[in-house]
Amino acid sequence: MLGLLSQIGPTNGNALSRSADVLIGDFWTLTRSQVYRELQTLEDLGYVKAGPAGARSSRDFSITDKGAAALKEWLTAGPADEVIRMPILLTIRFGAGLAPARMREILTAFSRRHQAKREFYGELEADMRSTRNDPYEIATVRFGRLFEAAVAEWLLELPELLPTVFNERSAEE
Amino acid sequence: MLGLLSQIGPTNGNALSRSADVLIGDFWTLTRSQVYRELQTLEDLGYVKAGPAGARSSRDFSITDKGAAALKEWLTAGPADEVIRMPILLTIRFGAGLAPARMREILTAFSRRHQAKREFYGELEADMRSTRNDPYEIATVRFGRLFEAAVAEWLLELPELLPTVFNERSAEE
DNA sequence: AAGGCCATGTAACAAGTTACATGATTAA
DNA sequence: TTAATCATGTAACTTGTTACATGGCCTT
Repeated sequence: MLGLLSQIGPTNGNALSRSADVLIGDFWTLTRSQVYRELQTLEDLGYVKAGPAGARSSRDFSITDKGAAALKEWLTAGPADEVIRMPILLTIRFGAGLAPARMREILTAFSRRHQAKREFYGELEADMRSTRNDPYEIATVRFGRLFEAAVAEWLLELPELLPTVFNERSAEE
Repeated sequence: MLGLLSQIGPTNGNALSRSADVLIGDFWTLTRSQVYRELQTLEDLGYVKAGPAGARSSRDFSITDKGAAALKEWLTAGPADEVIRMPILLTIRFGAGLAPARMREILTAFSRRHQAKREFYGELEADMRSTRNDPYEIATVRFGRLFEAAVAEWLLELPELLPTVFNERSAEE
């Protein structure tokens, strides 16, 4: 949130939440409620300060010098470990008993969704490379693209590994 | 947890937690405390039942028929969305102001850690393919390997994108 | 200017983490 | 047989999610 505030300037909780979705949502989720709670905490710490209350008691927050210093310190300390949760791998890992047809449906839906994401990232990166040129931003989008490419490759190799699922003969009739 | 219990049989909370680490830890984390709380919930629902209390009031839980049915239903319903949190992408996204030398250190550490993981998955999968042959298990490990390959590729392309970080000239002297 | 819709914020709940307590086991 | 260590469980706290309340804005 400090990073976002430093890049987009004074914003209220709701707008900050939407920015987070757009700018870092693919590798760091944040709900609206969290944003408000955390803004309160950051204000108490003196890392952000709010302007006057506007409509619906909405206030625009901006980062303070102290907040900028804290952000830099946090970044300098280095990243925490990744959190990867792939529920579909649980489906696979424990899904030997599922009807093959159902398993195929699940995998097809998964595949479609990620195919779309992959195209999205591909286009976004191409777009960024031609127009804007913040390489730090491009780097994050590229990670998304490569991640989706890995998912696609995995899906491509699956039928060879799970013939009983993909073999039509074994489908429910 | 129901999936684990159905595969490994009666276990106490601690052992179940360790099994989770080993068997699904790479794509689904679960702390020991969560395991205990959830076992309680599952017991209340009648999805698991406990044997007699042993040492340190430890009890071995096993899955019930009702639990097995609930598991199958859950699996059939299809997987939830993925959760991906890559703190290093925040470091990149907001780290333009970091000292290049520090950024390189961070990336190097990151790279080393993932290189090790990649080798681990590669060996594990090869091992599994030759000895055991639960294809569902192999599929999950393979995902790990492909994910790490994507990370590696990303790292390989980074210097081209962020020359100011990797160019020796711009390092602190 | 009244009704419906959206923007903004809040509160209650659920999931996840950290730190601690305590009873067994092992080794000297 | 005592001290140290480990296994097991619990409690307190933090983070994340869901559902709700309410006030401003737009449309008619």
